[in-house]
Amino acid sequence: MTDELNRASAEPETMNPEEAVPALLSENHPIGADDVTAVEENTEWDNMPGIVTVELPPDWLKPMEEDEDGVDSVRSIPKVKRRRGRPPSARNVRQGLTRLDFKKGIHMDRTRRTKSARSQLEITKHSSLSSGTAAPLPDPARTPEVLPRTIQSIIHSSTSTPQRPRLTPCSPAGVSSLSNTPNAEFNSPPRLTRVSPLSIDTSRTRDFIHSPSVKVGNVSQQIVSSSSEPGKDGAELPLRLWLYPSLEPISPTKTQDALISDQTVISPDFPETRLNGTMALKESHPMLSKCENCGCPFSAQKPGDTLCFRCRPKLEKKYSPPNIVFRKKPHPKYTKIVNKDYAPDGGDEDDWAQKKRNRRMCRQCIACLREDDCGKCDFCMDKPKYGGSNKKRQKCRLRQCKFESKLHGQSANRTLNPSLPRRRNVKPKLKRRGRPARKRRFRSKPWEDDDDDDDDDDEDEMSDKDNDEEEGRLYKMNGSKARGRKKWNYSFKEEDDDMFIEAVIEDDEPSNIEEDPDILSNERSMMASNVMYSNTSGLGAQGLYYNMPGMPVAPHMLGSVPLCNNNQMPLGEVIGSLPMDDATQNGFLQIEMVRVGSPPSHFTEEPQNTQHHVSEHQQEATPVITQIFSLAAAESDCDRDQGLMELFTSLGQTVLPAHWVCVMAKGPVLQLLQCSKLSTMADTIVQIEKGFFYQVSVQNQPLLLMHAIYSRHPTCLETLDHVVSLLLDLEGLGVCQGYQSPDMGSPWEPRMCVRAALCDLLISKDEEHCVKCTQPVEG
DNA sequence: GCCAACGTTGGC
DNA sequence: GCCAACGTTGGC
Ligand SMILES: [Zn+2]
Ligand SMILES: [Zn+2]
Repeated sequence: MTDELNRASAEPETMNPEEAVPALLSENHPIGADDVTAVEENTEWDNMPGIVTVELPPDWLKPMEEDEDGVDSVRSIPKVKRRRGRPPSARNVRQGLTRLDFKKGIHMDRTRRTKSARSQLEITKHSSLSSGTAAPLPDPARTPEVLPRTIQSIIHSSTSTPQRPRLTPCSPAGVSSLSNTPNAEFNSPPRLTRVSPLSIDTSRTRDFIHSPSVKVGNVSQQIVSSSSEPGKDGAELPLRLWLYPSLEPISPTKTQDALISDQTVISPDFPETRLNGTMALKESHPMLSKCENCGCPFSAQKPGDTLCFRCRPKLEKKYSPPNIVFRKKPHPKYTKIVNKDYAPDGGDEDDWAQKKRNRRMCRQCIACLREDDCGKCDFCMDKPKYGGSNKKRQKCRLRQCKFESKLHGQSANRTLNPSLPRRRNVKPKLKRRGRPARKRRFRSKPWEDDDDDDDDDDEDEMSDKDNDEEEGRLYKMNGSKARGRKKWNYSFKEEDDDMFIEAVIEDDEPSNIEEDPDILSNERSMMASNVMYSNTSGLGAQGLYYNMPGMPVAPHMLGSVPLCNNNQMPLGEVIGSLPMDDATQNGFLQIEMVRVGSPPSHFTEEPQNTQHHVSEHQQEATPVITQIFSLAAAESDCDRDQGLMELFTSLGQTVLPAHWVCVMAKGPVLQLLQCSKLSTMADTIVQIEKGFFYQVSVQNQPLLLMHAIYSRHPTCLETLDHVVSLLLDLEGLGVCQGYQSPDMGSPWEPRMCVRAALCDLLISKDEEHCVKCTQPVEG
């Protein structure tokens, strides 16, 4: 220990990036022209975390426990400056931080060689390192093709890169020819198509719901994972999905299928790109080079590295399609997509050596930047310096890279967590090598929390009872695309109180998701959680959360979650949503996914309320998907409207009438949705467009302009009051139920209700039909 | 397939 | 030679 401390004090180097930069400047090697160039180019990225320029990095980049010039904070446990061992040395780290051009994904430095590299150098030349003669610096101009696009270019580009598949918004029409595209509905003059079955669409026929679905953007950032080891990867690597504001009007009458189909997800790229500088993902999202393939951050090891470790070898062999995994987690910090395939490519050995050493460290995340062992985790306790027996020989849990560590998803030994029940105080157990006899199965569950910072994992604590619980119902809903290539797999795991969902897109062959709008369609949605997990962690904005206040609830408990009026928690079903302030700040809107009705297992249950539509019971089982929307970088310029945005912002800061939610969608269009199924306005949308002109639609049917409600309100909803007033007015109305179609289809088909062509749609709550539908004139 | 145990090796 | 910790092995 003394030895340790001495060594520590004797080594001024540190991984602390803040120290690294000055150290760099003070070193002998001159800053070459390329360096200058790099710095200049980087200056415009000053606000971006992870971008390291000559200036000091932002505070958040510092390790949590700051060690200033070797003055360690007082800790109760042995503390040693960490720059030894397997991971890249402090020098490497420093250089990695300072010499890496994150913007371009290239190393700007004279690469410090590993031992093998050194030996190579010694064989050949030898002094290039020590002499300060830098290895040839990459000339950015010479390697444009390998440079990742800049963040901004990504932001402002709606096009896809050839290298990186991007999803484009799914058109509902593309999904189902039977469905109207809401856009068309909203943007075109009202079509008098009302003499039509209310539930004529196949989708509606089966899954008619009153609950709004939220259309999500496209996935553009996803970590492509190999499907070769789907089981093994567990949940190691982060899924990075950022959701965009919907580019489609949100239909309140979307079916479950449509819900899924609408879940095109866009990544606005790194959230850090938000111009306001607010870091949503401070600790979790290093701003490294961005993998051209999967988009995940990684540390380029050499100039020209545009692919992360996981993607590079694979890509060289064959393009690997995305494997997207959505996971609901008990305490979601983020979900992950895994691409685990990673093997020596047999190429540059030096390169491989570096990869091998660095592969478990991104060197940018909070864990990698952390210098101190926590001294409390199982791995720490295993260390001899903490009195352990050195059996595990792993890095402190808190220092396991958030992105690269293999150990994420593995159980943390919670022996030391006093909060856990039935904790054995005894440190295990001298046994023979290998896994002890104790039965442990829990860990392998994909819905398990894999965040190692979270000591609430249940698994080690699983008793027999727990295991029994674990054997709760497992619901699976698998769907295959017609093409059979991609499919969603939904898994429902019901454990006692909790139900989790896992949704997976599997894709077995190279393809661009955006080329397949069906990819997200045709599958029934699913999901439910009896427990709301609140997650407002810093990683919150990164993950894709499905938050569902599910449960077999009484109808009055049907959930809806106000998005913008967050402070109004309907029926205690708040979930993990960011406080509106945060959401606004972060540029993220988080809408929860709300399962309205009973869990999937109850799809066939009797309708609770038979006096409604035939498909009423299906409504009960219908989830309402809500999602996280990034407001940042989402809209192109043409989709921005200052006035609308201001209104949107103010709406977000206002308590709207119960269960109304506002969403900004492409157009731009500000949409107000009633999320509560219980509301008579459940299927009503108010769309406010540029100029604050608005339109009210019910079940995708625009109100006729002659509708009385238009006369009661200003032509333009320019202010908050106008909007609220309209919503309150709407809440006093009901939806015309239409009239029963005289001609029935097949006996097994639901009854069809139709509306008159000039149906008022919205009528007094006291009435069941509007005048036109009461005395329909069949045409 | 998981994961405790431990061989191994880069970095110092 | 020591330390840190990564990758592998083999019991379960
Ligand atoms: Zn620890
Ligand atoms: Zn990391």
